[in-house]
Amino acid sequence: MEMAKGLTASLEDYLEAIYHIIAEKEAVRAKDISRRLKVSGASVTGALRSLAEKRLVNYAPYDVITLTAEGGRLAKEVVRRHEVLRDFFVKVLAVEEKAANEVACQMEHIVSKEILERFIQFTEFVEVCPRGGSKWIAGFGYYCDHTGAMENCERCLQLALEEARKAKREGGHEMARSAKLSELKPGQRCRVVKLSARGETSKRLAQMGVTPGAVVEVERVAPLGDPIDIKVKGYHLSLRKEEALGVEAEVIEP
Amino acid sequence: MEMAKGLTASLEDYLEAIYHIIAEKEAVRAKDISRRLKVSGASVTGALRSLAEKRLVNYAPYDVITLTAEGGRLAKEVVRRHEVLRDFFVKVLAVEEKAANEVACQMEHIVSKEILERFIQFTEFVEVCPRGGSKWIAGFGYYCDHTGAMENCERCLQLALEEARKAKREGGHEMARSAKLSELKPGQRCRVVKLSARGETSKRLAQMGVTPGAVVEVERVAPLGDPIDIKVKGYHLSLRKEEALGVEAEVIEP
DNA sequence: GAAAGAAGTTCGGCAGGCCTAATAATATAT
DNA sequence: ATATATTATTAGGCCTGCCGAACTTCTTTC
Repeated sequence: MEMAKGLTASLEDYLEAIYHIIAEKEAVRAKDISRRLKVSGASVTGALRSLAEKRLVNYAPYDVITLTAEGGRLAKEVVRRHEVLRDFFVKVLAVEEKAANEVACQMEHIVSKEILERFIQFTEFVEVCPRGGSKWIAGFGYYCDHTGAMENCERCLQLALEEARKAKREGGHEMARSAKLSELKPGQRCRVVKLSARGETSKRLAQMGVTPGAVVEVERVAPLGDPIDIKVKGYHLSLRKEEALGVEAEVIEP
Repeated sequence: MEMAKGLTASLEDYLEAIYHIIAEKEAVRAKDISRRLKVSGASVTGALRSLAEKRLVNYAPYDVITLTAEGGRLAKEVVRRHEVLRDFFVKVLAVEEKAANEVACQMEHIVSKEILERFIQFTEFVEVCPRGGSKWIAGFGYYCDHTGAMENCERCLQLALEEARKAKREGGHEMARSAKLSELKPGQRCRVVKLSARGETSKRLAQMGVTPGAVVEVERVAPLGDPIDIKVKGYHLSLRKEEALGVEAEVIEP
């Protein structure tokens, strides 16, 4: 009667917790999980057995706990959902981190692939669209704090207007400055314009979501610029420099 | 051990279903509930007993089912949460109705008061802010369909810019035309400017959320303009004409 | 007004998830 | 090396929420 897909919300939480503990310390002990999820040790044992049965964790009584390949994949997916939702709440709805995490932790079990996609696109759109952008979000924050304060909308519009004009002056159309992905700095965001890599690499990039039009955020760049950590569509990826070289992008100014 | 507040997600669903069935037909039979929620009759009986114990429904075996005052209040609150979330998904994230309802039905049990508030404010803000508005949302729809299509952003901005200028020309500042709430037509939205009603009425209005700054949508106006159905902060209200007369508002153009 | 049919109820069962208390294994200290 | 503390595991229970099957109570229909 084992259904192949479809973990329960609770098991997803355990998987997620294990993933995070692994990221923080070497070994995962049941105690860590029970502390993190605020459940008794007995419950952890039970969940672990369930997960082991589904071949998502390597588990033997009194032994260290690790994720199987499949388990790691699933855990990463859950974490991704969590982060996408949390980002939406924090960046778009201006909810404080703690509350955002709480609600994301519940929602991560119920949003469908399609709707998650929408959240990603929307958060992206709001941050990237010239009519949106960080100033607009700040406006929303203001709107929330001062019930329905729209008085300074005039000023806000004026600013957006001036910015748009300026952008126009600088180049005829609002073309952002173009660059290789490998030249960007942490924190910068860009839109992929073209993949100029060869077959194998470009295929791998495309599979990961790095396609023309996609918004990419650079998270970390190692000292010599070799592994470059980026975030695309909620996925954290690590690119080799030669891969990043093959990605033409245009910088999105904040 | 009875905890006064905090219904389970499942019981909220039953309450919601009963509320909707009451709105549709005269009597509520267990059968209707089981059909609507896709559960067996036995489950309905169980839930009904639970709800009766909590004094939320009037229930006696083989008898008709009704909501108590408290039950009605709670049911309305659940429905409100559902509608607020569904509206957000439909109006802002451009999710199709069916999928929006499904996710709203899950989320309604997990979003906190504060975050629900945010969803309301955000949906409002997006629809009302001169930098947002329906055209901007349409832009998001376009963005979703054509992965990351920002090419026509220039045109979009141009339009917003012109509109802003036009608004400026017509009156020095972007003051919308002012009116009494009672003069609006169904579908129109407005922002409350001032309550000029006397003590008792204004107090009731304020309690319901009709306060300066609030966005009000007119839903229905009865033939002689007497009960006027409006929506404020997700609440459906019915106002007497004399109450609506005491509300000064400025129309928000779509 | 009796019989058929529909609707509602009770009963026992099952799965998920959590708990406490008791027990077993491992790690640490003397 | 034994005693102690920590950590895991088992065992047994509780609660929610669902189900099917059997039984009861309406409601209709003839």
